[in-house]
Amino acid sequence: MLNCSVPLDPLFQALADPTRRGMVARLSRGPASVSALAAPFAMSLPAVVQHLQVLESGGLVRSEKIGRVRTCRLEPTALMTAEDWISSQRAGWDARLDRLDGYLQELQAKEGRRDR
Amino acid sequence: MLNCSVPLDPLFQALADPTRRGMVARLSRGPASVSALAAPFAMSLPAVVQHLQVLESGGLVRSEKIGRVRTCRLEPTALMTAEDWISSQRAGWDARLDRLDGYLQELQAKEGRRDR
DNA sequence: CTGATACTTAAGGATATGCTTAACTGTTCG
DNA sequence: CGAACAGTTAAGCATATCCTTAAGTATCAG
Repeated sequence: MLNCSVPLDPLFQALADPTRRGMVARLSRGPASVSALAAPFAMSLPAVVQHLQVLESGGLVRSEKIGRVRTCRLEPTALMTAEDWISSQRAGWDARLDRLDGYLQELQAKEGRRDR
Repeated sequence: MLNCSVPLDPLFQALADPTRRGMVARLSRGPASVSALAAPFAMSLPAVVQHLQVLESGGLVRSEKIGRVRTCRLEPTALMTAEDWISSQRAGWDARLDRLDGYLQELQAKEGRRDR
């Protein structure tokens, strides 16, 4: 397995808040300024900027200031890192199910032979 | 979009800790008792149980006590809920990239005609 | 230059999180 | 019964999180 470029702790931490997930959803449809990101939320601007910092430290968002406006954009590789971890867990679970399934079929085969 | 049966906040919150992700990884290879889950970690048992409660409130783990031993197992639907949210965000991003790609190709086509 | 815009910084407060130790309950085994 | 085992409950503490208000700074428009 490849070592994660983005640590998972701050990544999942960043996703564990509805405001921040809302910002991710907004940014998945294209870049936005800080005030554009803030608009949908009934919250002070500093609070929004703090959420943004959490998103950046989770590697989910990158931002760049030009003139007086900071433009934020999604970093999809971070999203993929999270997705990969989850699907690798599910993969282990699926493999276990397959083995269980194989075992049950084996049992049933013996059962069938005995019944004959 | 279907309404999530498991709320995302406590789900991602549960995943935002290395101990808890370790427990999920362990449980993805089959059920385990509380003390079996605790074994790999240099931490008191109550701390492990508290992590377990966070995992249960995130819907990731279900547990059942028989005699004096509590057996914990993974709830893979929760993992899928998280995976689905992430991939739907990525889907939006991909769509946006496709539109951008189309636009760039259109530009290049005009460029080609002008160069001729 | 002046005022409006777009953030930014700093300080503080309420609540949540992650851990600890100590004491307790219920279960199994010799 | 009595001791070991598996887990639970309660209290407390340090730090982190999420928000606020107040007061900055830097940029652009007229």
